[in-house]
Amino acid sequence: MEPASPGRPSRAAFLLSQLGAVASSRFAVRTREIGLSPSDAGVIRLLGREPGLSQRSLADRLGAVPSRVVSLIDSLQERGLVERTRSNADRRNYELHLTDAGTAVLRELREIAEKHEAELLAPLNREQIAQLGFLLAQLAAGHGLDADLHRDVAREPVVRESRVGSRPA
Amino acid sequence: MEPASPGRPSRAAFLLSQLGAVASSRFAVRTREIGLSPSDAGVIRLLGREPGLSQRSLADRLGAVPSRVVSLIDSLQERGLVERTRSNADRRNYELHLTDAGTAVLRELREIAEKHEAELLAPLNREQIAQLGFLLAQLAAGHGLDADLHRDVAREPVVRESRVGSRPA
DNA sequence: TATTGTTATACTCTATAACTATA
DNA sequence: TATAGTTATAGAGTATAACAATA
Repeated sequence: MEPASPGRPSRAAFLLSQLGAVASSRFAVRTREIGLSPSDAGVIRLLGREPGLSQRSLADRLGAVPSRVVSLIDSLQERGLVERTRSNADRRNYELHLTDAGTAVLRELREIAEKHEAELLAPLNREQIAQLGFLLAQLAAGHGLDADLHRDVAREPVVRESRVGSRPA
Repeated sequence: MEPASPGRPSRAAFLLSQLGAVASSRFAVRTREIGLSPSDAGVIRLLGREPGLSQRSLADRLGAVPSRVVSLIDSLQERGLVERTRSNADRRNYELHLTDAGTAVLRELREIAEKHEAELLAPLNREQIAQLGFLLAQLAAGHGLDADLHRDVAREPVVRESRVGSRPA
């Protein structure tokens, strides 16, 4: 119980990190049960909302690099969940769409999200949930997070952790 | 703005995931500035609190595997922040301690944590911060997270994501 | 025989850079 | 020349398994 740090701040930041990790990993467990990685799930949600997206713009929304999107879509296409069709307007582009199977998976995903939400917030009562939702939305807004954007966060400057020099002092 | 899902739940779970990721990555940026990976920081905090820990028990607290701890400690030792001494009681064990330099880094780490906390919670006023702290602590307790444990969460059953079978339907 | 720490190896994830085809 | 998508490659991070020393 660390004797020092008497007047230390609320530790809310650490709790946020930890709970966020728990939330993410539990959601990952659930999506894995229907054969989807968290990235797969993000792509499917995005394509459900914005059908016809190109790989390039999908990459932008995901905060991913185009080559990453190739393998993501390859995999979803192999599984029959997403289809690529060349754009007639600009034949360099694909237009990405959910197949019927993909749409069905999106529905499953929504059910999963609801269960996930309920499980995670189970320790709180209704009023507390509303409070928490408000406070988190406040924080998200304050930090420029679009509350409805499913971008992969955790993607700041990305300084590539060069295991920066020793610091013997 | 997704027209569907009218009566959907609070989305607090998603916000939690996103904000947690933001919190973690911002903290990582700060520790990287003093040459530490997030894991390094965790080890140093733990050794500050429980000097003399063995690699095995450190691994347990970190939720990491012993071989992982080897390279972690190797690196910190090379940088002069941690030292290994053989235990006299049981010569299979090491006793891990922070060096003076390591202790200095721990102090820096605490300053960083305070700045981090302040930056992250800046969008909220004092009362809201207290509220949030309470609600998060409530959640953490409800999910069996020791609020003072810095274990690497994100480590559930770990089903090893065998890219489980295609699901063409 | 069981346990601590170590090494060697392999696997996952994801980014970078060079390339093709369209524009 | 610039952009969409692709491929090949490489790197970081971390786990698994076999191993040596000690108990």
